[in-house]
Amino acid sequence: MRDKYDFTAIESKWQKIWEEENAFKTYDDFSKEKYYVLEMFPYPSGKLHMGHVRNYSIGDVVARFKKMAGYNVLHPMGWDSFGLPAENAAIKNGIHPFTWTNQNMNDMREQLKSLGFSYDWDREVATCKPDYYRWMQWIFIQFYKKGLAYKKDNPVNWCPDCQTVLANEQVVDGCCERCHTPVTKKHLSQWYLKITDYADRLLNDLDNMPGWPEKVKAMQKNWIGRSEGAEVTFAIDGFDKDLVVYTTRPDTLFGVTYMVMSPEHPYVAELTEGTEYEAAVKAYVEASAHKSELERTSLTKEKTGEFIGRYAVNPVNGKKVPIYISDYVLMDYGTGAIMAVPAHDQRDFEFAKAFGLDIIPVVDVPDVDLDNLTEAAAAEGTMINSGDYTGMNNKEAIVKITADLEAKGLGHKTINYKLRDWLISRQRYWGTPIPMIWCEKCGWVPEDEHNLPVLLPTDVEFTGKGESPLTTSKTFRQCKCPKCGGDAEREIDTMDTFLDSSWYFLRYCDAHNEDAPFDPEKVNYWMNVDQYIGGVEHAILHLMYARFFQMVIHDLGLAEAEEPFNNLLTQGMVTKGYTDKDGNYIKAKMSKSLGNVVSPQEIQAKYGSDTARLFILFAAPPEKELDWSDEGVEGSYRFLNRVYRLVYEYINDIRGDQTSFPEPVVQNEADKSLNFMINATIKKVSEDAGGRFNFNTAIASIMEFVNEMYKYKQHSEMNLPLFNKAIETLLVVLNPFTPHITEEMWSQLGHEDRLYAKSWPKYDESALVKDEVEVIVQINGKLKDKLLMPNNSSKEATQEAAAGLSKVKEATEGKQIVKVIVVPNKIVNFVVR
RNA sequence: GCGGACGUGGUGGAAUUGGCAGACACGCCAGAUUUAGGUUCUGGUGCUAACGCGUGAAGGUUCGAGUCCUUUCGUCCGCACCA
Repeated sequence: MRDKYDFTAIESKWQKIWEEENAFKTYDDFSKEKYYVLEMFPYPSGKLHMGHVRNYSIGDVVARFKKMAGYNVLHPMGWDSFGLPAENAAIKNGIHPFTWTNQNMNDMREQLKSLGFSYDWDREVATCKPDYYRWMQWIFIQFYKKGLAYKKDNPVNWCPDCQTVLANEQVVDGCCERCHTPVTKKHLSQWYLKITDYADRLLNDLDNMPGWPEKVKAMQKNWIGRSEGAEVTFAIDGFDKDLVVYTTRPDTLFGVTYMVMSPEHPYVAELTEGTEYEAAVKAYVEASAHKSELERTSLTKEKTGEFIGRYAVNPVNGKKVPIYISDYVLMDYGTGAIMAVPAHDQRDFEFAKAFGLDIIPVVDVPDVDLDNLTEAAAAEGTMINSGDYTGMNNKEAIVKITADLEAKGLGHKTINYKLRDWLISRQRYWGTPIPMIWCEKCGWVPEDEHNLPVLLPTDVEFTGKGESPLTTSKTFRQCKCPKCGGDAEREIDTMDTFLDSSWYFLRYCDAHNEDAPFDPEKVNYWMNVDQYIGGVEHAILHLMYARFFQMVIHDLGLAEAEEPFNNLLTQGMVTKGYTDKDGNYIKAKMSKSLGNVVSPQEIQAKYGSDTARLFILFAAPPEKELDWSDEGVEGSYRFLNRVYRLVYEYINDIRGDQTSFPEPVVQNEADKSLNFMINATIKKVSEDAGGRFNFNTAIASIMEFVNEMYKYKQHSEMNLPLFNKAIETLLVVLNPFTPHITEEMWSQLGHEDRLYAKSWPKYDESALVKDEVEVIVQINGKLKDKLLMPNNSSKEATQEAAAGLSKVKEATEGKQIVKVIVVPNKIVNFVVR
């Protein structure tokens, strides 16, 4: 054994041994209790960053700990390997996306192995490989057959830079989430998945998911955006069709002073055709169509609109009110038209002010001057100016008015969601081909399931412009209709890559199945994922799509589980402070543009993987932000050196050739306190690493243990069997965090077995019972003195001993003791006056 | 505006059930080792000269509050013209 901690040699040695020994291969042993720990698989960009290291270090500790604790652990890794960067690299450098992606997967796999993560690489999946996307296509066809996939001509979000459509979830602040170009609307025929059919289930399940962070659940609830209200029918004066609006406030119907339709509303052209208003309305409609999402939703924007020359008839009082169009009304929510109540809705209030329209209050809101409104009074109150409803509480009025409308056939209760169906077509090459065929005679027909996969063609050109690159293939598009056998054409769009990642956790359960996406028996054994770990940036997109897929797969009878992830841990960002141009110290996410990036490779080269893992787990609790600190890394490295030296000196200077020891016997006070530490550390690490996932405090307790062992080592009469036990315990409990160094020292101690295969130690409760305990003595709740008492002394004895303390006598002298609180083994509190 | 989280030393953070606030680490200070620097080891380190005071602020419940309740201020994150 070398006297210096040579992490480079140690780490490569053990990584090789683990590989040779198939240390982390997982078997489908249904008789054992399972534990499925999953980290979000990466996009193979080619390089790991600190965020990855943190994500996977957390997962690895959990996996190694649960394995030692006796579970059959599934801990897989794979690649979310379809996506734009590969295609962009192809356009730029002329490399085929697969070549580029494959190289990156190889590079990153090596980096993951160099960090000592305990993955079962035999279950690796890559979404870009035909053996995976074949089943992606199969699943898509099942969706189609169930009526959950459809093609529709719709205005869609279009990114002019990426030259592709985007799902609503991929539009951030009106811009493309990837390239930040303002998104425009375009009419295109596109494939959708009917996620809206599952809106209620996606929402309701959230209330029964205690293992998920509140924040993520709140974000999903918000996104689904359930709203209860009513549809109300207004007649349009001199027009044969009615104007239906959605409102959450039917109680304010008597306050309607005008109506607003979205510029895209289908009636607009018809209602204005041939009238003096036609030209102005047309101009407004065109102007809104050309505006980007960003311009239309800008907060600071003044309300704009046009009167269309028509009037609607209020169903509750027959009053005629003017109809406007304005882009503050969205076509794809509700009915695309609203009744405007400026007195009680802020947006309507602003519009009414801008256009000089009437403001009629119909709900008397407490503490609001209804005659001089400066903003809309949206709160609850008592109905006024509302015919028979006047005097009612407005919440009761909502129910009553809705019921009355329904009785007259002029309205009904309804529920609306913000959630839209999921647009999944992408005009790109590097994705799963949508396995659908267009036949002039039969319409859309799914590819015959026996012909899957529909392979991506290789004879394509990458220009980055216009339609999907698949159109440039000479062989891909032409095919036969699976139904009638006639000439037909394949769909040339590919799938959003978020589909690929919506079921990969199921494929891990049975990664090489060639007859099905997975064997339900295996899935039913391994699922649910017990612990899912990843970044909060996936709170909505990935985590909701995956839940949706799991529900559909359940409904298809392919799996028992309806929700995929029992527990979710969203790890915090890795930040690093930097000094800006004004000399301010700022913490920010590591990024190239800020120049505050620390690469895992440089840390591994300087300190080794064990130090990198230890620091990242020790510096902060996993869900909190972690600020990178070079001094902190030094500290972790120092600790591992301390451990190394402790064991080295033990082997060389203390233990000699002796390698087997009898069961230790505790002989004196020093032994007793070391034995206490051995057991207290096992207990603490078991609870913190196994249950709470507070790795920082688990590591802190191991550090205390090491400090204690150094102290013990200093005194001359060492109890060798006991010290040996302490050393061995240290290596076992430290192993999940820093697997290489501990494995090396374990074998240096002369052991033939491996720590990775060892059982987690049990602690001896009796060793944690002390003979004497420290009791806090307080006067009026303030600490005055401490008292050493035999363990489990009676209340009376404790109080008596406390009362005898000179500090207590002084403090109570001449005062009346009103009350004494005694909690045995803990505290005595004298209440004096 | 709506929703979520948080506020503790110079710093990262402990305090799991209402019971010694500041574990562990970083940094800093002193000493030992060393030719010296570094490494390593030992000790100290919330504030205060001290009585005491201290968990963003104010109030409350309690024998006792970082922890529970009320009010308030501040920070971070997500959503937002969704009728």
